[in-house]
Amino acid sequence: MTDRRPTRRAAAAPVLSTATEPEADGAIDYGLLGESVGFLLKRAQMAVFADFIATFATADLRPAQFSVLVIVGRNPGLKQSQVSAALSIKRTNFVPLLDSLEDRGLVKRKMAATDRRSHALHLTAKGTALLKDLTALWEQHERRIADKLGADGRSQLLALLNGLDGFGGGDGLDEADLAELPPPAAKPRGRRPAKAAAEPA
Amino acid sequence: MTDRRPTRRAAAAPVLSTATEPEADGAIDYGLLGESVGFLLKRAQMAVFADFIATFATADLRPAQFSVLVIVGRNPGLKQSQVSAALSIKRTNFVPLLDSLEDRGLVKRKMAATDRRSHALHLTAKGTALLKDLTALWEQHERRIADKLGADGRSQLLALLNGLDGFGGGDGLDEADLAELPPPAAKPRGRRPAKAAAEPA
DNA sequence: TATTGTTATACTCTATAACTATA
DNA sequence: TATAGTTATAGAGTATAACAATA
Repeated sequence: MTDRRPTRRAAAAPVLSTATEPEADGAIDYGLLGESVGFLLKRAQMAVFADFIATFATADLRPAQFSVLVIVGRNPGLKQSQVSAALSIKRTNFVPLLDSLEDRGLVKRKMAATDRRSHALHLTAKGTALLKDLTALWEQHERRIADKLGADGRSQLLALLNGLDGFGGGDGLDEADLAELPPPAAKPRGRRPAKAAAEPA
Repeated sequence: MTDRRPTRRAAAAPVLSTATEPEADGAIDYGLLGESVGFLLKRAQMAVFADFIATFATADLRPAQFSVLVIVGRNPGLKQSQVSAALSIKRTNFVPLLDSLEDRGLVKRKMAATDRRSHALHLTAKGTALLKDLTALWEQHERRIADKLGADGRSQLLALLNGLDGFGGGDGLDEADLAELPPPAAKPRGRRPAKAAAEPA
């Protein structure tokens, strides 16, 4: 049966609807939570991370580790503090994270010639090779999301999430590190057209 | 305005674009991360939670605590395990969370007559009164999001996030508790605000 | 034997203070 | 004096195992 649906609601068409009637059937009424961006973001993030972790389990890599490999791979020579700031990871928490990657021979800390305090980060040959394989895993993972939302839905979601960038301010960044950090917006990179099939109904 | 990013969607509209060229300017290249749903979900969730926490700081209430008040307020008499399952919180971690609310006199554990093992949860008068005030705070918070995304953008985001419900499977639920938990989808209450007031200029 | 709430515990993530070596 | 990396530590959030009371 499952015939929930209190269709008759006022026609005010508010930006944020609030009041509703409690559930009649046995189902739990989520009330406001069903329209709470934060609540649904949290749920979605947990679900997507669960799939990511399962997908990357064969490589024994966590999301944060993967993000470091991507940033370092694309921006060789960056300082630790730059990478950690780009990922909104406090430099103090970034140390053991980087250690795990360096211990596995994927990333190398190199002494910067100009400033002997800082460490320039580079992928090792092993790290570069692994990242290539990881990219294939990443594509599987993202495609599963596209299968759930539709390719258009996924694109819309990416755009909307980017639109929330910088919201709230609480970025968890370090004091001085909030220099000029560009948002991770996907630029209109064209080349390399992956085939556009697999559109769910 | 919110007019950043040229809308050029490639004609091919690949499901997943992958390869790109490295950045030329000094900006950090996020590569895959800019198209990673999980990465952007995490960022957005952190930003939105930061605003939520700041908004609810006057009430000294965390998001999880608020979610419990909403569920209990809308579904009085539910067992602890039902509420915790509805929120994807393990019943073992739910105990101290509930304690914090009961200690503040917002929620009451009542002995269930039929099953003396379980506790039926109800809001106190104080809890009911507070929840009403909290709803006003919640509206401020959500409206700030609507100001950032546009009312339509926020609605689209809610729909897309609901579409990811159940993805990944890893819900963190307890074994037996994954009975029939309906998704927190917002029912068709007020008609779609095809475009209401408060649209960001 | 299974379930409800509970305790104890551990592991991950995140946050703050303070140290070192450089600048 | 300020910065980059580091250490130590504390706090949330989340995970499993095991127990008492009840079904």
